[in-house]
Amino acid sequence: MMQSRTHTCNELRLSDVGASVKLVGWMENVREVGSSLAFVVLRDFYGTTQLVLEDEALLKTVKGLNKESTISVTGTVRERASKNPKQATGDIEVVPDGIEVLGRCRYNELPFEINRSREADESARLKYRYLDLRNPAVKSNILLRCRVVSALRQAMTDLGFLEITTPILTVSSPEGARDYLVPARKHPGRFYALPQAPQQFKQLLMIAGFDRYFQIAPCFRDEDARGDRSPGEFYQLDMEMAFATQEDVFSVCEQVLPPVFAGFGKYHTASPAPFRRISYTDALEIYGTDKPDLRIDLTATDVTDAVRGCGFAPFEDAMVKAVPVSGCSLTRKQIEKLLADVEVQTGTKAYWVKTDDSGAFAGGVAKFLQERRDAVNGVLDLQPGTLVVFTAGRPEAARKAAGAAIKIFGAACPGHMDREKYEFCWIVDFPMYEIGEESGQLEFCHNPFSMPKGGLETLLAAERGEIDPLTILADQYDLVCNGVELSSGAVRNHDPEIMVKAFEMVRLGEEDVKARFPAMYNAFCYGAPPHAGIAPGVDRMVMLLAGEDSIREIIPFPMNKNAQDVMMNAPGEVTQAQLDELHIAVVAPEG
RNA sequence: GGCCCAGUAGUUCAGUUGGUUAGAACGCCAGCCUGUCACGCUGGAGGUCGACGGUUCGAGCCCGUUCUGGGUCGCCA
Repeated sequence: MMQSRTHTCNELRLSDVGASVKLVGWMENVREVGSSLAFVVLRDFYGTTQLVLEDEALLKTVKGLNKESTISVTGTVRERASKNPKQATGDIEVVPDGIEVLGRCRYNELPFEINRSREADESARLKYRYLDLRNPAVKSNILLRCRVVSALRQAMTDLGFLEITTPILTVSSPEGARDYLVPARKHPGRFYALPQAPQQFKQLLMIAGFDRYFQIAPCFRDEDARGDRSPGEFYQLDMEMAFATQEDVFSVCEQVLPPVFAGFGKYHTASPAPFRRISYTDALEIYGTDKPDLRIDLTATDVTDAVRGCGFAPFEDAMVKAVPVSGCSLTRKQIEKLLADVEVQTGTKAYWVKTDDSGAFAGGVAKFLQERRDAVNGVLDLQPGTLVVFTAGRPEAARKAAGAAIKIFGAACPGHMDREKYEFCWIVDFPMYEIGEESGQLEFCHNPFSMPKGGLETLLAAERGEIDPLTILADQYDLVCNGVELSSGAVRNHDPEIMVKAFEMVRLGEEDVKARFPAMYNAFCYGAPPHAGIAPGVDRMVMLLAGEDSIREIIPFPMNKNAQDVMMNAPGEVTQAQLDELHIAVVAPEG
């Protein structure tokens, strides 16, 4: 019978010299030095320990094994003749008296070298993810994820939140992203759907009287992937609070997140509570985006009036935004390159001038703006040696390009970005409605569950034509960190009358609300508490903490961009019998 | 679905204007090496240059189509 190991591969120290031990792990490397001496690196989850082989028979055993085989070793701890300060166990080595092969690695060549797997082709890494994860550098992100999730759970529990699981098989929601559907065997032609978020369930929990709910909730959305968005499934720290306001939700996040970010993040500094609050409108005007990176100190200013009639064609009949970059030492060539990046990212051209020692404009579009110097300076108060980046076009385009310029020049110009920290902010006061691009008519801007600011009165005023519906704000907020949107949240609309009215604004009515959200609507009619919540993305938080650019680096078993699991071969084919049972007829795709 | 980039040895890559037998590093195999730790030294094996078609006397290289992967936009209440 196999005895348990006595130590892990990261445990033995000088004080253990002389001890009889048993270690288990993977044979990471074998270094033969001469015909009768070899060093073996034994690796387990915890670390590595060196074995030294001087015995003819054991040497033969090891030489007959491929690397990455698992072995069990009994032996004696010995002080090393030549120590390795780079290794935690580098002062000692184990002299084995017995080696048992536990799991032979059948291949002498692996798809990639374990310790360099991060350099390997991603498809190979995903197909052999269990080998990729043996790499401590890959494994460490998963470990980080475990610790972060554990800390979040603890913090939420400490604040009196109950973790309650909600159904994975539920009903398709008519709003939002594309659903994953699951055919219902007992109900031909009907489908379950995987939840895009536990939104309705958590609101129903509030109505049921669970005061504070949270869940590390799996969410499923059938939308295309991005670098920071895994296809198919992801996790949210979903939370909801009854009899609560926006301030209560902010307070919880401001208590829970900074310690986790400072404690587990690559950067050890997180902005303390309270986080800065920026209105949606201000964010777009000042930062050119609704997810500003506050580590960058650059801002955009409207100079439309100051440059009007300057004779530069792209500035005519356009909104013009200016982003001053003080103390800028970039060369003309570097500036042009970064401006090209702005255009690539946004499709909008950007322009520049620089102020020389006398404060005069030089370079770029200076000749058009020289006469507008006083007007521009009146708005911007430019110091000598300042680069000014201009973007122009329709308001959305000019703002968006200015936002791109802020990020690009902020990252490129030393002194304008302090990378080594986590800067949180709240984006507040989102509009409730917008004019849909396709429909050309009033639509919900984000989600229909948010409470409009001012409640029923505001909606009635809009209905009477006293206010523009586009000016109605929602009690809705985003949490942003370092330019990454971590979450949306809202004070929910818990009043069936207001909900019906809100839907009437977009040409829907009571019947539509009842049809789309029957459980919610019914529940609201039985005495609902005002409630509010938020759901920060766990994957994105871990990504920020790990300093990774790809979300796949912090997911144990990620799918590829095309929503395939190349290791498990999902999505896979099923048998005709399975399809028959589910009442599904597969029609061959056209062509 | 649009656009951009990539695809050459097990892995990561180089490959000049289209021109002899497609190279390097790591890994692998064999031999040597008694204190290595990214061990070292010597030698060796290993290639449908993603696929198909075209241009050409001749294609890894040029052209077309296509497949695969990554990025990005659309999309993500």
